[in-house]
Amino acid sequence: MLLKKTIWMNSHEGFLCLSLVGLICDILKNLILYFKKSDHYCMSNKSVTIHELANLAGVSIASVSRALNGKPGISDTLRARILSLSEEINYQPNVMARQLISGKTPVVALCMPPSPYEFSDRPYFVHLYQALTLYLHRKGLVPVLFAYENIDQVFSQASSAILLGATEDDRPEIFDRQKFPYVTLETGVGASVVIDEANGVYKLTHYLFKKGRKNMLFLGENIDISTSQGRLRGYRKAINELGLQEHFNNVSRQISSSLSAYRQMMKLFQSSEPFPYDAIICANDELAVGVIQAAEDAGYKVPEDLSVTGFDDLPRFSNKITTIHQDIPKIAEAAVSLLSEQLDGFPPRVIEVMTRLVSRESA
Amino acid sequence: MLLKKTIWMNSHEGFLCLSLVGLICDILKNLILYFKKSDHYCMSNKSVTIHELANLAGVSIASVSRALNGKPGISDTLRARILSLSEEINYQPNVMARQLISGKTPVVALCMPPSPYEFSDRPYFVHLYQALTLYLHRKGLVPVLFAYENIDQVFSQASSAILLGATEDDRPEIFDRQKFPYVTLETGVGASVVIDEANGVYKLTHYLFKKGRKNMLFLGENIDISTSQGRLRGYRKAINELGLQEHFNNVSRQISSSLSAYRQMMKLFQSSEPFPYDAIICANDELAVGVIQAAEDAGYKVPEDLSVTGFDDLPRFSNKITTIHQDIPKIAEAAVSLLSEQLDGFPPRVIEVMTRLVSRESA
DNA sequence: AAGGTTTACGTTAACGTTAAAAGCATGAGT
DNA sequence: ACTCATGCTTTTAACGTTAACGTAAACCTT
Repeated sequence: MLLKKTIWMNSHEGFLCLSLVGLICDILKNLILYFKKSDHYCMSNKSVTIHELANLAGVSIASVSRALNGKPGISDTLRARILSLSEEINYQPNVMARQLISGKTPVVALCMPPSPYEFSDRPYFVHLYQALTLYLHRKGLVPVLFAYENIDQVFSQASSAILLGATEDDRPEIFDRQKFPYVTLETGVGASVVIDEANGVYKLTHYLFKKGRKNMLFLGENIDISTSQGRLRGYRKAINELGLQEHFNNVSRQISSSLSAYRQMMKLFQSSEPFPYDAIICANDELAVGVIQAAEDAGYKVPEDLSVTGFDDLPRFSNKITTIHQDIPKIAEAAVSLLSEQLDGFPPRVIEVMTRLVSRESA
Repeated sequence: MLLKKTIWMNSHEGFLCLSLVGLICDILKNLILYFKKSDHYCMSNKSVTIHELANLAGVSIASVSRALNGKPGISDTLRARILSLSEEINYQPNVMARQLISGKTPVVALCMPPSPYEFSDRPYFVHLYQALTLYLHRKGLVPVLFAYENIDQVFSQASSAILLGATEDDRPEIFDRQKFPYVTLETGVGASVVIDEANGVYKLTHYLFKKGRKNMLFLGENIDISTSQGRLRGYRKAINELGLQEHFNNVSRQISSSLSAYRQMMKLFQSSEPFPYDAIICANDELAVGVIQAAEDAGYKVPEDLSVTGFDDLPRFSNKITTIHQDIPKIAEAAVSLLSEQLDGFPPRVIEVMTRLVSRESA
């Protein structure tokens, strides 16, 4: 039943009415969207199926399947014909059907730490995401993001998981109990990728010694962070070997790493004349940036008067810094290998990824 | 045929042999892994199926399906019985079968920009990832990471896409041609979420004026970045309305935002006595951190002598800064709504997310 | 040359789910 | 008593793919 009625109104009322109609439309749309909540998906491009391809080629679907999957039991000529035809009509095998029949899922869960606080201001992690995404796709795997809040969904949706930002004692026992394959970074427990950070700084310290540096200061931040600790350890080992005096300084990363480093250095430059150090080994590139700027502003020449080194070699900071390069693609590759190994039944193990000294202008 | 032979060797040879065996084992393992490359997936936990559940309940699979999906045509008692039994045996419906039968995929592609350069050092994006992940999961959608390098795979694997870090002129025409639903951020073209940044700074400027500030400096960075431009626009509008003098200063973000801001402010503090400004409006929180630190070091009191404001309200920086809060969960929600609307046939539109002034200690 | 083995293909049954169709009681209307 | 509708349940047919199985023909073996 339709309401049919003419309403007279003046222009003011008309405007009111129009905006009212707009409002009602909005409400209705939201209502529709609200109730269609289980139907948010889209038709997957209903592409050409294996049946149509088989029809066009005049063969059975089995032959097509064999041709496409490189399975034996088909003549080379037919295989070639099917493959070229498949190219021609741009056939894309249905991912869901494949998964259903095989009972396998290519989904790898990428689990983000509960609070992105620590996470978000380490650009290193974003680069790692990028590298993992590229590498997983190349392997035919699908990287799906998970927040720790819905970690229980990981089991039913993924085949394995990469835990970013997990700590040694904060690993999910659920995964262990269910024998669910997963990899952590920098924990060294279970299947884990660790970076030989200590060794990197160790090599770096020796490198500086060879360049004639004798009074090296290690500048770290928030020493409770495990990575900073490893880097300090490498410095200490080298310093002890070389019979030099150990100098350690720690700034807070509460605010901004480079600013903290800058102010700390400025204080040192002003308080102690002559300046007692000939090299500053920074726990990361951001600190190094601050140190170099401070040296410049205080009238010291880098690297002539003072060598400055960083760690990470992230593109934003380190175009001129002598630093330790982290091979992020290799780290991603190692993580995926560890998953594969576990899926193939091998026991979890630790892969150590090597770092590389990159000599640039600052040291 | 087994080789059976006793070999005598001395301990040195024995050690050599053992490490050789280890080496060979390693090579073999790598070979296995290499050739099994197409089989990286895992058996999806072969959980209980709808059939077993139906058997246990003594009913048909159709009734179970109806009960689980809240469809009508089933008695309340049976529905309750099936649901409780399903809980009991922890039945998880098979995602792949569901997708296959429905022809729909819940996959939403999250596309990362080609170079994470600009991307990685904006913590804001990481928070957005987190928010998007949470919200998509709540909606039953699956966030899958894609690099721009394999953007062509998006079509066959996802139902829609969220493009992070896309610019106005750098949007993929492929998506438009294929009528593939997608959302961009901050471009304002097609389906897009924009933040009323200009308005945020506009309100902030008025707020400072009400507090008695008359000489306000806007401190931006790399003005070519679109966000900085919008923020500057808001400042200009308010300043003109208030009949005040416009003051604009731009620092390079090449190095570190807060350090650049710190040095710039120090220069200003030292060069001009008395200091001409009573408020610094920073384009983001990082800059504000540097400004506040500089003021403190130069002996100025914040906010008594100098008001300092930021933008973004990211947890790391802004615990004490008066700033403009970006409602990241709301931005995520808006993006997903825009996708849903397009999937439901509505035309793409722009949603503007409002910002909010958060008054804290610095102004 | 008779038998077995390999090769190349076709047929068909899964995989777990949903939805349409069909069955089947029960009750009401004629 | 017969039809018809109704509410609940089962049966069955899809969805697109893979793999096990069948069936010929061709290719060896003795």
